[in-house]
Amino acid sequence: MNSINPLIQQLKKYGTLSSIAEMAIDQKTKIFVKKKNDHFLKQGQLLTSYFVVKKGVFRAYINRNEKEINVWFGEENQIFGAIMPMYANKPSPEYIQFLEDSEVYAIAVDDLEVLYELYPELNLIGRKIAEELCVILEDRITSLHTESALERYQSLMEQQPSLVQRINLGHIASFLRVTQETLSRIRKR
Amino acid sequence: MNSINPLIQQLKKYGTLSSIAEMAIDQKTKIFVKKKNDHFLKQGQLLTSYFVVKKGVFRAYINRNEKEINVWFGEENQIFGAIMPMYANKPSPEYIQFLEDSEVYAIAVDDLEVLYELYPELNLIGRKIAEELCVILEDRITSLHTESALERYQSLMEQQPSLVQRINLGHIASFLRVTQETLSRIRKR
DNA sequence: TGGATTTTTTGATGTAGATCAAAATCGTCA
DNA sequence: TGACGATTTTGATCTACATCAAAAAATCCA
Repeated sequence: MNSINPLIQQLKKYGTLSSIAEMAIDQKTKIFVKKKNDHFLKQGQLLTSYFVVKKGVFRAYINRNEKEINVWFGEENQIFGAIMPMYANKPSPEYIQFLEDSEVYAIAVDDLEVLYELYPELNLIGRKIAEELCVILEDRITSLHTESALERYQSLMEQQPSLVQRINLGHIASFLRVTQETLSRIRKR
Repeated sequence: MNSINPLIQQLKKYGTLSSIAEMAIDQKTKIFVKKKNDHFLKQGQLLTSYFVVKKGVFRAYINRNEKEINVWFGEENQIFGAIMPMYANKPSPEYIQFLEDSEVYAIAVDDLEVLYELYPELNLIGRKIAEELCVILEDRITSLHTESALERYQSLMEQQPSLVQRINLGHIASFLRVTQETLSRIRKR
């Protein structure tokens, strides 16, 4: 089977899927078309667990004392997991907003639960995705922990240069934990 | 089967294990007895992937411009994964040092790989452990991202009060990303 | 038990980056 | 095209926390 479902394509990077599983996942995949500035995950709305952006960019942010803090950004051809919503004791305080017109392929939490039970092979893929995410998060922690504002900006430029092109300074600044003003000054050396 | 292997006891919190799998894991479990200040994971030494401390506390730290930065702490009855070493492209720059005399139950990376293949049921457990870790790491990022030094200290006291008793101020300070001096001043209100 | 090492506290000063305010630039669309 | 709103830049000041230095307290162990 040769699906054009980009979510399945991403999943298959982590392990093999039987064609029955692939079909089942494909059936549960929902497509969303979003305009610039639209939200995806708002409290009370559909909670997705895995999703892939076929076209577009987004930011994930939280609210903290009246302010929005960008937690991460996402682009095409990456798989994202909204893992937090899966833990009942910790309702997701994370919002997702698209920064360009976007097209998203997603599976809902409840559907994923069922898929894990029906096709246990999926657990290997899920494990690898989560492990990979852990590595990214640990990096992020190290960066916030040990680097200066300038160094954090440089790290981002190295690791995800395309984001710096597509996303405005204010959002990047919030992600890096600096103010717009400071980032602006950093930028011109 | 009613194993007294604390590593297996922790694994079973996340899902069921057949008794064959349980026996196989038990056979691969290695026990280490460590003195205060001993290291566990030093570059070049045995890389473990999952481990449980039966008795003791430890810190995981990295080296960054001549300084040691504490990345996390661990106590009894928690399962830990050294996930980073599993990714070839990112050799673990993380060291583990025991801060009290400790007893550790661990499985080596290579053995775990084999176990995952032989007993695919383990993948579900591995997935849940990694997902749980993601939640913890995200929390950590949020804390570093949004909280002041005082707030970070308060969060730690809430979430892991026992650590604050067992671990000296210098190590706690490094974990919280403040200097000893600042933490000392914070402590007395 | 007492001296040495380690850990914590206290004090004086320095600085990266925040905050506040306003000007300059860019982008959009009537 | 021109004008309004959004984004970025510039400038002046403020502050949380770092750094450096040294004293005080706690811990270790011969």
